[in-house]
Amino acid sequence: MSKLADTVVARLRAGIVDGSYPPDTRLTEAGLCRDFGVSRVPVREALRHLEAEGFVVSRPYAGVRVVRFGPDEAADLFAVRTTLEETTARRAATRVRDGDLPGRTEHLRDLVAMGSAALRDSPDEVAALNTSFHATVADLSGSTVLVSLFRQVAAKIEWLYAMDVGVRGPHSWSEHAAIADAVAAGDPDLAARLMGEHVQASLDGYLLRHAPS
Amino acid sequence: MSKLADTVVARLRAGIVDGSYPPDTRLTEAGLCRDFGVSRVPVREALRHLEAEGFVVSRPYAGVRVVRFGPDEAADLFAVRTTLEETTARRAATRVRDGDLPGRTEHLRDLVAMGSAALRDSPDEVAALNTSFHATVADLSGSTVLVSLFRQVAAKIEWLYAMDVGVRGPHSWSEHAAIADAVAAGDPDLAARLMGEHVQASLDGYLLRHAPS
DNA sequence: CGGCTGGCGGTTGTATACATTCCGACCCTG
DNA sequence: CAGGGTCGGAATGTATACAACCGCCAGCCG
Repeated sequence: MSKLADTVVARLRAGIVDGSYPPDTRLTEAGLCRDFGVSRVPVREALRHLEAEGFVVSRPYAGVRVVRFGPDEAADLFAVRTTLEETTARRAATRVRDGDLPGRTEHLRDLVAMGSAALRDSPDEVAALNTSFHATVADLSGSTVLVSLFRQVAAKIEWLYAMDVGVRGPHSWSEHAAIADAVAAGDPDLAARLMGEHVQASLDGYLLRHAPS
Repeated sequence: MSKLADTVVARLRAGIVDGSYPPDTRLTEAGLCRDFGVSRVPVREALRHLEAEGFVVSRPYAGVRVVRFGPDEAADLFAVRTTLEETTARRAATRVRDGDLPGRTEHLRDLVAMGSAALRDSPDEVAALNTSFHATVADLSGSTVLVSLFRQVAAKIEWLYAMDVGVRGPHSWSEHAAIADAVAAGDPDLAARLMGEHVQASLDGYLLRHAPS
């Protein structure tokens, strides 16, 4: 929509995701105005946007707080992500099989290569590449609705990962490679199954780290 | 979030859905201020919210327009809705099977009864009851993420139906009854399959009406 | 000691002013 | 007459100021 409000959304979301604004933080409009050097109108619009995305909650006349994000919400999020991404992978592979996609699967393989390389060279870029990989699959599905729903889930997944420190098992990119192959080969069932297992593995890893019970 | 902006969101969305603001309508902030008797700030926040929901698009400095909504978008929407609702039905039935839900399936059967009755008595309430039925299944799934994603899709589905005049085949509520039975019986696979077929039938009906090709 | 009331901080709603950008009409030229 | 460029109005984006309202908390009174 507007220029400034969008940058405030991006910066504030980044601040929430990277921990500058931890969960339960009370966000005052005046404080954010100081933080970002803008006036209240863009801040208000940004807060409303982030509320729609589920990063903050706002009780009328009682301020805006960063939401808590515990294992329960994480499990819920991963469960939804599983069905969502199985669908993106299945539809992407279907479109490849039907020839609806001219050589657009190249990009996917490039991302896998870059991700594998980044595992050694620049570990801090791995998370972004991971996001790009999944976003690309969603894009290949050709469904704008799917893309927009996925974006919302992905933003929170990113948050989840940012709260952990040195996660992301290295095996992750071999799974990505297998998914890319299945999509490029136009095998919907295989792509969906691999994607489902991949997401499930991520969830298992997360729960393993955060389930002392 | 805020009181006033929320009412503006609700009223404006209702206006879009019921056709008071047809697709491609240019929405000027000043005009909406007059229409609703509020100042520009709540209007701006409402427009931003509706943009996030996908009801309007906004090019910077070029105004806000109600989005077009054709058969392509409808097919896309229904496809996503299918996977989403298969998941809600499956999870709801799973929770029933595992005993996580004390007698909350009563409500579902009540809705089916009310819907069947409304088919004869008050046809204009059928759409709302249909929405309630699907929202209740989503609620029974126990996933807040799923509920929030479903809400977004449901709002647009409602819009779709509002643009048609006398649709909704009467068989719809017998399908609802079957779904309610499957959920209440705790049969995840059956519930998911029935829900998928139900949504597919809706899509087929829609395409039949809007596909002259 | 407990309930109530007052003030205060903060949010929300509104109004106004100004900068920026876009759209469309008009005019000029070939 | 056709095409393109330019200018002006209009709408958006932003900032600031101010009034009204709510929730929290401390202090007071019973």
